[in-house]
Parts: sequence; structure tokens; C-alpha cells
Amino acid sequence: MASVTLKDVAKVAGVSYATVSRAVSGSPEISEDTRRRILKLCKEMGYTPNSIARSMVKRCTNILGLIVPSLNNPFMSELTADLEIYARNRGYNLMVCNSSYDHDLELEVFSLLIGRQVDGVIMIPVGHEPYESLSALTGQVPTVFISENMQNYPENYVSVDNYRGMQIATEYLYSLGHREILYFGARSDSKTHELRLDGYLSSCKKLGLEPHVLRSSYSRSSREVGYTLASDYFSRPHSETAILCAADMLAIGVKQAAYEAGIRIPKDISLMGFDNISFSALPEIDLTTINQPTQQMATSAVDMLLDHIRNPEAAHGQLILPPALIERRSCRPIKS
Amino acid sequence: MASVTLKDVAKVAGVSYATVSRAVSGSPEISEDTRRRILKLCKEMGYTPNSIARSMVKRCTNILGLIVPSLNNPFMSELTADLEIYARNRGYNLMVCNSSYDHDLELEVFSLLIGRQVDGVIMIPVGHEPYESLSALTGQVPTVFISENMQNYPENYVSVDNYRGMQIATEYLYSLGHREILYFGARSDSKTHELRLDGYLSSCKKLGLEPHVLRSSYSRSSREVGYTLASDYFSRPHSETAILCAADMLAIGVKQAAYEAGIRIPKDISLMGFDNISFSALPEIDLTTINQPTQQMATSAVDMLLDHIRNPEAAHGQLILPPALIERRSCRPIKS
DNA sequence: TAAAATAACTTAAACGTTTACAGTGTTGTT
DNA sequence: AACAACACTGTAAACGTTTAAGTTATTTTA
Repeated sequence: MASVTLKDVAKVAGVSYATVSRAVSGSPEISEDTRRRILKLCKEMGYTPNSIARSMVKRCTNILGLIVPSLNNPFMSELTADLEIYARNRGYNLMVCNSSYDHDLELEVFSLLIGRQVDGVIMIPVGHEPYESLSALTGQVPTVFISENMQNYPENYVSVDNYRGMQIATEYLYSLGHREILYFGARSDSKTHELRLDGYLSSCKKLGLEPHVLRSSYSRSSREVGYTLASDYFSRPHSETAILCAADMLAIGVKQAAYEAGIRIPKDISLMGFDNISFSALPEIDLTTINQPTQQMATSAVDMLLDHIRNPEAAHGQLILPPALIERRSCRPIKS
Repeated sequence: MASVTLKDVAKVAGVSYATVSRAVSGSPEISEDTRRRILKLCKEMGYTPNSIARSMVKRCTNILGLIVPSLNNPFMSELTADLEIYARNRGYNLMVCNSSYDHDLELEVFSLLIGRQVDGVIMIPVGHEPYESLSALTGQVPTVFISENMQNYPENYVSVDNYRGMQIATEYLYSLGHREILYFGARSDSKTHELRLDGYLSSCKKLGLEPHVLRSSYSRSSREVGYTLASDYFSRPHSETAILCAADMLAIGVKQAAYEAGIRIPKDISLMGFDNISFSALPEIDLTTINQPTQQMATSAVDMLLDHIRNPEAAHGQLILPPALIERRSCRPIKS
């Protein structure tokens, strides 16, 4: 597996290895004749540039780090796929790390990526980070967050407008006639979730509804968490006609619990999510939800990061993308 | 963002930078006193070893490449998560590339990863690869495939026993009384699929059933493909009492088509999948299927790859893991 | 036609580590 | 007391590139 280097090619070509380097890297200060000759030779000899050595001298690796809390959540894995494809098209590879919804691990892999000399980091934070521990890291490498968790920090981030999204959701349920809407699965360790909750609360206020909030003490919004919380909820008396979930995965868990409790959706109770993961479109799930423009979030995050790598002195950018209502059949109108 | 190097630490500590290197890398030939003193200084000065430079001289990067056809498929994304976590625990980071079910792109990113000097590659191939194009690449870097597509090639691979898995599935449906079983979504460009189909065919022969095979001309087994094929199937006369799908995602697409065609599962027709993706456990999907032991596949693939990196002369390893029936409620018994 | 500019190439230093080898001082052995 | 053995530390080369500076040959300019 010993690979052929510039020197090997240079020896055969009878030129200095600087010349080979110039031929390969497309420098202008070389004649077309020799370039062609050398490039042909490179191909014959099976020369592949060693990007490690190149990184060494160029002081950049063309590698981006990506930190995600999970890949089992389709929202995250679809976002990851979009990020990887777009970054690759822009000449960067992705080093992916799973933080497993663990704050400490998140910081640990961040350090690890810095040691790896990545040119930048894209992070979907687990929750609301204490700024001190994080800024020590973001100070070392250009970073873009996908989340509003960094809202009040001087950091780059892209996000959907979570606040507005939940307003849209609440208003939609109201327009169907729902007056008692349960906000399901509020996490207090995440700015994103805080904003979603605030969106709901503000709409309640505006529409004259009394807020009903079911909080979650878990640090992730998985199907299992939704199932657990909802099983408990359904086992006790409740008056709400609609459940507005903080995330689609929660709603899927709620659906499962509802099914087991003999509660039909949307006949007995309406259900809404947030994220619009691909599975929500299945006829068996058929979940009305709020769309996050994942593809646009991915491209924007990469663009923002590359801009910041090129110009580290630039001001931090915040990009808030518009959410959209995706109407399916998990909600039904109420006659009051 | 200029980082502090060995030299900087050495200057402050008043020692040669070889000594610092030894302190950091845990070499035995250094006194405990100086080690402690230097390590403390490193921490104070915020020294992070440059793994690029280390890779340069050590001739290994501790990076593994991973090539997956897609991350939108939960089977792949869960596998990816397991691979990443396990590899990281063994000291390796993962560079993930999406081949988007594209044969040419698959080879392209493989070359790219080789240029990146990854120590090894794990690949979930799109389908049955022509050996010539691939061996030129696998000859350059230790590689492990997760798939039986490489069965007759001298390559490392781990896989579930696809043949046996489909036998189990067919026998199960037979035991429920099904005598006309449609094998759905057979791909001819994949050894894995070929083995699954062969498993079905062998069971048919053994049980005295006439095989019914619906072939797919698509190179991926997605929900969309399942939906498209099934919509067509349901629109025409059919006599089968059970559909055995080549993959869970196909079955989910079939379910959607059945729903739209007014066909109830399992009342009107039984449905089975293969893979046991997490969504198949949802009560709304509730798909009887064959389990692939993803976690074990992930750890075995990493172990196999690291073994092969350490000992490149070792014989190629093939690991076939046992499948298991996961009984849910998408199949019902038939009275004949 | 001589000087200046340009083109094409070579030389050598640099990037930040690791490590073989050499050097120094201390301890142990006889 | 002399020498070997040992523990520690320093020196310098190496890894495979890029690129500034230097060299030579050729072309342009006045």
C-alpha cells in the first residue's frame, strides 16, 4: 500500500518535484507541454496527491466537522445527508460525530475535531449551552450552529423561525375550532424549545386561550419520550381537544400511546407536530405539522461557514428561515 | 486562530521539543517530574496536538471512510450512527460520504477518501459492483463491505444471512397458511437481493409453492419505489394472499399504496418486510419482518477493518450473522 | 545590440510532529 | 576507583507537499 509521491514522479519525469507539484495543482508558471507530459505520467504511475501533506503546508484541511445529537431521528439524518452532499460539492468533506444527546460528549468531540484541524464546525447543539465552555471552543475554529440555541450569543447560526412556526400551528388549531390545546413535550434546556413554547403562549394570549403545557424533563425529543409522557397523560383525566407537539417524533410516540389507550386520532383528539420529517407523510402517520426547510438550512449553514472560514473577521450571521404549515389528516375541525 | 505548537511549549519550558513530544505522547523515556511539569504547561498554554502533523510522520490518520448509498433510509442511518460511535471509542473518526445510490459517485468518493489518506474504508455498496473498477481501489486501502454483494470476491465483508432470512420469512408465511406469496421488489443489480430472492425460491421449492416474483428495475429500495410498484400491482388482478418485500422501506411504500387502493393489511392481504428498521415497530406500521443485527454488524465491521489495518496480509474475513423473525401484526393466518 | 523583462524551471525552507541516534550525568557493580 | 549500565534529554532527519527566492535561457524593448 506504499503510495507513489511527487518525488517518484519527478524522478521518472526528470524534473524537480516542484515542477510536478505545479503541474498537478494547476499553477500557471509551467509550460503546457511539460504539464501534459507530467499529468500523463502521474496517471500512469497512479499518483494520488497526499492531502495530509498538503494540509500541513496550506494550513487548511478542507474538512468540516459535524456534531449531531443523533442520527436515528430522520430530521437529523436527512439534514446530515444534505449537509454532506452540499459540502462535498463545495470541496469539503465531513467528519461526523454523534453527541448522543450528551452535553459533555458534545464538548469532547468538539475538542477532538479541533485537534483534527477541521476548517470549521457545524453543530446541532443538544440544548442550551453554557456559553463559557462553548466559547472556548468556538474561539478556536469557525463554527455555525443549526439551532436557535445560540440566539443571544455572538455566534453564527441558521434556524427555522421556531417562534413563528408554533404561532402558525396554534392559529391553525384555533381556526379549526380548538379552544383547549395541549402543548406537549416542552423542554426547558433548549432555546429552540423555549421559542416554540413562547410562540404557542403568545398565540394563546392573542387568541384568548388558556395555555396548557405538558413539560418534558428529558433532554431529547424521541418517540420513546413521546410515548412515555403520553401514556401517562392519557391515563389521567384530560380535557384538551388537540395536542400540539414540540416535535414530530414526539407526536409519533403520542400516536402510539393513543393507539394503545384506544384513543383515535383525529376523531377523539387532534394531533400536530413540528419538523415535517419524511415519515410524517406516510398515510399511517399522516401528521399535520410545521415544515423546516432542511435543504435550505443545510446549504445556508455550509455557505455561512465557508464565508466565515474565508473571512474570520466578518460579523456573525444569523439566518432565520420561514416555517410552513403542512396540512394532513391528524387534525379535525371542532364544532363549538 | 493561530495555535500553539510543541515548539512554543518547549521554549517556555526550557526543554527541547522532543521532550515535550514525549511528555504528550506518553513515552516512557521521560522522568515523571518533567512530564507533569510539561503537561501542566501544555494545559495552561492551551496546546492541542496537531493530528495532521502526527499523521504525516506516523503514516496513519486514525480516520475511516464510510460510504453509504443514503442516510434517508433509517436502516442506513442507524447503522451509520452505530459505526461512528463504535469507531470513535476505538480511536477513529469517520469521514462519511453519501453515494446517493450512484455507482460512479461511489467510486469517485472512494478515490477521494484514499486521497484523504483514510486508514480504511467501510462501504455499503449500491449494488453488485464490477470487480475490476473496485479492486483497483480496495487494493489501495483496507476495506470492509457491509453487504453480501462482494460474496465471490476476495474482500472483507459482514452481512446478515440474507438467504436464510428469506427462507425464514417464507416458511413463516407458509406456516400461517399462505400458499400464494408474492416476492416483491427483487433487484437484479445486487447480490444481497439475489440471495434474498434465492432464499424465497428455495423455500418455495421445498414447500411445493409456485414462486410469484415482482421485479424492480430501480436501483434502490425506497418507500417511493415500493409505492410505485405496488400501486401498479394493486390496480391489476392479483391472487396472492401475502406480499413478502425485499426491504422494510418497500413494505412501507406498499402499505401506502394498499391504503389508497382500499386494501386492508392484514385483513385483505398479509405483508412482510426485511431489515427491521425502527419505524417498523410503530403501531401504525406494525410490520412483521426479519431483523438485521445492525449493532453487531457495525461493531464487527469496525473490528474486522481495524484487524485488517493492523495486519494487511491477513486473509479476508467473511462474517455472516443470523437473521431473526420479528413477529408483528401485518400478517394473518389463512384458513385453507 | 545591450539591457530589461519574461518564462520555465530548480533549490530549499517551511508546516508540526515522531523517533533513531547521540550525548550527558547518575547510579550500581566489582 | 573505574567502568558498565541506565535514565533522561537533546539533535536532527524524516514524512509529502507548497511556495518564495534564485537561476537560466529566451524574448522583448529601446
